[in-house]
Amino acid sequence: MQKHPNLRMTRQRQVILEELRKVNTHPSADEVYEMVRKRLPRISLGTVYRNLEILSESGDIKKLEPGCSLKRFDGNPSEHCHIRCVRCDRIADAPLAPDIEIDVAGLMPADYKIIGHRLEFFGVCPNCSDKTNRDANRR
Amino acid sequence: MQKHPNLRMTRQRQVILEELRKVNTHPSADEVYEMVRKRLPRISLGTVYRNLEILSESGDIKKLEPGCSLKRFDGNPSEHCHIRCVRCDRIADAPLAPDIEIDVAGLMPADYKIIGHRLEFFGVCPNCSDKTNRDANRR
DNA sequence: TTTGCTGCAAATCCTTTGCAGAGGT
DNA sequence: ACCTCTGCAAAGGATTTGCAGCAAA
Repeated sequence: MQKHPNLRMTRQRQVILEELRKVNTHPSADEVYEMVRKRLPRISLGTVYRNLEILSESGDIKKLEPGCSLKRFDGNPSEHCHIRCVRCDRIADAPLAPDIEIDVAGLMPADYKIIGHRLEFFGVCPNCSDKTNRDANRR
Repeated sequence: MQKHPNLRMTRQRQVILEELRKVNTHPSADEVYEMVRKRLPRISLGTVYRNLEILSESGDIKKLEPGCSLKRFDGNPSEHCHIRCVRCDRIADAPLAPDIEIDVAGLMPADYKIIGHRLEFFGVCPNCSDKTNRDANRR
């Protein structure tokens, strides 16, 4: 019942996966494109998008769909939470995978099938905090 | 320190707010546009976008930024969770505002200022479930 | 050899923006 | 009268898609 029954491990797909596993920065499609381009200068952005989609459907990576802005991708497909910086929209791993095993089934709207939930934290990253401080001192 | 110090309650802004408060469907900007157009046929989509932005900044409505897809708007600005249908992307209210007063401060990455968190549920809405059942029976 | 994949470029979708005139306050 | 807001239309950014040739299996 897979969408892509006969996947091929092309050089492009391989490199995208490798580069994504190297970092913990949760890059956007465009950032992945820039990373991969250093090794495969002729790769196209369209190919990057297609492969990120395929790799996330196969479970090798995870597509993050943070509140707002653009999608980001995580080379670590295991279950964990994220923190999004409200200033720069970058994403960091949250060092906990809280088991909010909330017993919500009965509380949800009738006949709504609950599949899961997602807990996202937001805040200000160290980098953006610094910027604020610098700006404040300047006045 | 408001972004919009001298707001005016124009007819367009008024109607957008009224229509949004009538429903609990969390419409997208385009859906709001269709709703409002019945009363103000000459309103433009740009005006709808601008007012949704302004109204959410003033706290009269809430901008939802669900994982994936387009933004949606909630006429009820009080704190509550949502359920998103993974098939049609529509959003319903979750009848609980879980107080996950998780004591996470110490667990988060050092020097990351945590502002808050967001809990989103996802599942399949009644409407899409029905569709699946109908399709299954057809075979 | 088969057929999934690629690069390219155009298209699409959602949202934002510049502008000159209209309309709240 | 002031100055924010509007309608219009064009621009913008992110992502998807059609196509003809390429390359995994």
